[in-house]
Amino acid sequence: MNIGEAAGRAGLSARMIRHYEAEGLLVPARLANGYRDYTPADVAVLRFIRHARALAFPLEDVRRLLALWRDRNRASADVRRIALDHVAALEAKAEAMQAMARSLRHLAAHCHGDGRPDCPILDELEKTP
Amino acid sequence: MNIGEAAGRAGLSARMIRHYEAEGLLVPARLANGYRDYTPADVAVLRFIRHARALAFPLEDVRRLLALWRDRNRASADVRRIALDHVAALEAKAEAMQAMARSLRHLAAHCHGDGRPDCPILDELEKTP
DNA sequence: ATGGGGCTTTCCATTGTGGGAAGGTCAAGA
DNA sequence: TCTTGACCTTCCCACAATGGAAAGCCCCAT
Repeated sequence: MNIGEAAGRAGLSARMIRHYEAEGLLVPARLANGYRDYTPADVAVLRFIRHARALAFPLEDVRRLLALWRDRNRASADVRRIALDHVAALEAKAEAMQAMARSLRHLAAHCHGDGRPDCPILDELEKTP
Repeated sequence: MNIGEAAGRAGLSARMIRHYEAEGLLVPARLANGYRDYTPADVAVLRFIRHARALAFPLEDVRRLLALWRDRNRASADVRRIALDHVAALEAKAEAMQAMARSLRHLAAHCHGDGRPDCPILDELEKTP
């Protein structure tokens, strides 16, 4: 099947499928006319990529997960380590963002929020240190 | 003062100061030899930018906050709106990331994590829908 | 056989930061 | 005075992941 149909079945854009190919994740066969030719197994790989990206695995992680997926003798410990490292990264970023949100919410709570120019948020941003 | 000293005082890299200038946030005076020339007031602006970036305000927001900061007659409501919109964006992203982390942690909890190939994480990623 | 739509590739943009090259400038020391 | 080293300048490239657009080939239906 061509890239349009594969995209439809996998739930990805043709654009991104080409990008993943450029990144070496899935290189499909080519027809005589140069068109990419996807098998149902290829579509399964594309779906795997989509699911992994939906969990925000970076493409580098997706590459490693795909390798493990294709390896029937993989150790589940390897998969688990990749996943838990990613979880730790996600939680660290989320916590950092929530800390920023808390600070700002605190500042905003003390801001009149009316027509007066007085504003603790700007006061904080202009602090000397 | 030249860009190196301004960078040291503001806690930014000379590189980023040039970038902020290219983005139109702060355009310093120039000496006859072409060197940028920063005043103490410029350094205060740079610090403002650094504080705003530390709270992850996008440069576009920083631009608007700077405009309000410079405007002695600003309404604090304007500042507050920018801040609270940003807080909402931060919290939405943080929540999305934590939801992903929760899913993955749940899957990992059911993964043996030993030498066996069996792995619910990969099972989830290969699901058909 | 012609038109429209899908396919191909290649380049550019995003956001914020950093690396590096190639060249000008300045200050200090021999 | 000349050299040396540290600074400054601009311009290009990289990252990650996605989208957009151009220019040209291919195929099917009319």
